[in-house]
Amino acid sequence: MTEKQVPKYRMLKRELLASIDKGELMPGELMPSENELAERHGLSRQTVRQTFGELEREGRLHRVKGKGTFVAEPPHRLADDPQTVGLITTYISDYIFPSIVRGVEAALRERGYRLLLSSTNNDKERERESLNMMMSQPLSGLIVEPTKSAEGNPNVDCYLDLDYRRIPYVMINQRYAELDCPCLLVDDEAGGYQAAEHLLALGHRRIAGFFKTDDLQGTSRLRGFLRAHRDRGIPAAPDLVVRYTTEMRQTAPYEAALRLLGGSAGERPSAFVCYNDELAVQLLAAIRFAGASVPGDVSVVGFDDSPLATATEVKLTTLTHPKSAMGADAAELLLGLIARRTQQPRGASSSGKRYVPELIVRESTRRYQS
Amino acid sequence: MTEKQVPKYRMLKRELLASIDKGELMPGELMPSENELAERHGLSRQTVRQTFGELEREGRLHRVKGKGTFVAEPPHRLADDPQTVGLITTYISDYIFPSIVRGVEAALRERGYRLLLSSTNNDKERERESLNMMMSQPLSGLIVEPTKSAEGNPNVDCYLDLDYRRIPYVMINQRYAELDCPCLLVDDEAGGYQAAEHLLALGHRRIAGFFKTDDLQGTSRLRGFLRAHRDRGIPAAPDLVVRYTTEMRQTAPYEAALRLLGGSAGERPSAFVCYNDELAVQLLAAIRFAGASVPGDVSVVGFDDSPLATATEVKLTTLTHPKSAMGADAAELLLGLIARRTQQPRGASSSGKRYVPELIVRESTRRYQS
DNA sequence: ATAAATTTGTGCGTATGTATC
DNA sequence: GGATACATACGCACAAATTTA
Repeated sequence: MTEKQVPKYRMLKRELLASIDKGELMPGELMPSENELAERHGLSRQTVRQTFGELEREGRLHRVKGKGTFVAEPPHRLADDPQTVGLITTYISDYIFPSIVRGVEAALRERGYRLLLSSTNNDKERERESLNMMMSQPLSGLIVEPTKSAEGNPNVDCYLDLDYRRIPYVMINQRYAELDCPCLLVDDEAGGYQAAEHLLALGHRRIAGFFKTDDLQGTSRLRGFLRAHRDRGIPAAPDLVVRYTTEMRQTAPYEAALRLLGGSAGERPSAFVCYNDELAVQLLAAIRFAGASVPGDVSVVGFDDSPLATATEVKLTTLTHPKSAMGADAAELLLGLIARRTQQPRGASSSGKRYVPELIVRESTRRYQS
Repeated sequence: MTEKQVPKYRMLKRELLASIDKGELMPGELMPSENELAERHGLSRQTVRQTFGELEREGRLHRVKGKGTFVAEPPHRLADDPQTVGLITTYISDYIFPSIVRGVEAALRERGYRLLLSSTNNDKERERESLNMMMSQPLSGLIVEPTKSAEGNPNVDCYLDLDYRRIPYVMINQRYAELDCPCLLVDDEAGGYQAAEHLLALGHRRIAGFFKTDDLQGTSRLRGFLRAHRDRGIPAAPDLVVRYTTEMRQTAPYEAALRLLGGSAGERPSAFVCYNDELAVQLLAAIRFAGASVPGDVSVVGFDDSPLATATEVKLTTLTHPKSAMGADAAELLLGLIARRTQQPRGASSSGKRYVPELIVRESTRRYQS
């Protein structure tokens, strides 16, 4: 009179779940076929199917037509409730940043994380807004490209708050000096060094350098540029080093280039090292406007191997930037920190990664001809 | 011989969901009984049960033994809205997409909304993943660039679910034919028309057209291109129309261009209309390789006024694309829908926006000289 | 209050389609 | 091609809950 409370398909379900929990059925293992289970338990195949159906809905089984039914892998905890990672960059649409974003997005998706994106337009106020917006809801981690890293960091309190809340974050391209967090960056000094050395080896002696010095990338590249000169015993002429800031970037370097090219034959530089490819393309136009040719009269080296480098008539000699690989690495590193967050009491962390740029020689540089 | 792709119980499911969505079946209402539905549709009761089973799992129906089956109440959204908006595009890092993303991000930030970003890489499976990931947590609205819109939409159920949950969404660039949602797009046919007309007005008579025809933009641009010829009474030579697909885009158009340029003087085209700027840049290289010059021997028109258009030696004549403005408009439109969401009982919606591209004449086109 | 009718839940049998090996 | 496995589809019978006469 009583035992009919529990339907047969529920009984079978209980039994199978018990088998899985006891380890008799291991994840990934092939289950007995529907017909076999039906016969063994004295049930019809339809009843077994009903059991399998429920177990599949609950994520315990995985059915493949033509192959069979398998015990599901134990869920990557939290995988069914996607977590969110924030990314804050200076720009979104320009230059190499789209590639970085893509790398981050691809790596996050692969691991089931969602991407919250925000940009600062190189404005520290907006960096603060972005940080607050990101943290207004639960966040698993954060990837940040610092804004004007050479000019100090008024938003330290936000980052300290992240530490306090045990939300891991990593920085890319550069790191705020005040913060000790993992960072992925390009060895910019080595890059500046290689650029100058390449030109010096080609016989160039008067090499102009154009560097944006409101971020650490620019100052590092300049440092490498100067060190290469020093190592060769060739002094870098102070009038050939042009420093500028983000705000001046549309006009100042262009005008400086025209001024330099308008000088007397002895003063005129025979090569330009540019802060990045974007500037290099600008200066190509300046050189053409001045009636000179690349690389005939002036050799040009860019930075970052951006899409611009090969879109121009004269394809640019430049230095590589990992771009999407850096984005993917940053995401991987961050996910690692998130996974270890609970255990590790802090410290022993950091590290990160330093990429050594490679010189790509294209058409914009050639041996100096007097 | 094809219609057997969709099982009967799925067909019924789709039909019932449509009825619910159209308001024919109101929440809380009693559904027809299993037997009645079976008889009415010429199905067995078991098949109807399978449909009901899925719908119950998905929370759309509620079954009570002995009483009947009811339409479930829509979940109570609102309340703690996170103010997050999702954006799903085909690509992130290429071409004009970074600008679109930037436009969306800027508009959202201004209104205090956060941006969840995901890309599909032109893969419908990944579109589905992205949709699920986005909807795994509360979402205010969604902006979608359809993936291969010309090839049908296997993810309709996801979008219907959005409707059901009263989450507004808008589409950009294209719209899935099955869905009646607001959409922002460029009048591509007008663009193709303008491109051809510009060249015809310059005296060109043999104009080659290169169009990617696996998406709606390409076919529309081609249509406009042909219509311009027809309106002028100048037939477009079939051998001058080159069609290609995404997969062939790295080689086929380049080789076709070389082949055309290698023809006899009478056959050789004097102008190229290109599907977009990316292709135009490729063909610039082909033209240079063939020993011809732009615009001296061949005029070239691109599309979308991408950054590539002005990065080249010969700056491209091209047609505008709103890019970041479209992104911003999409965000604004969506935020408007979000604000009105509660009141409007559905319908009276849609609209959207259609942008008419403008021709920008730069250096890559000139009057035909025999 | 009881019986009948209705509706969903459980269980089984059969047949055919389709993917995989 | 054949064998095997799951997917779809239809059929029937009875149980349990609810409503109605």
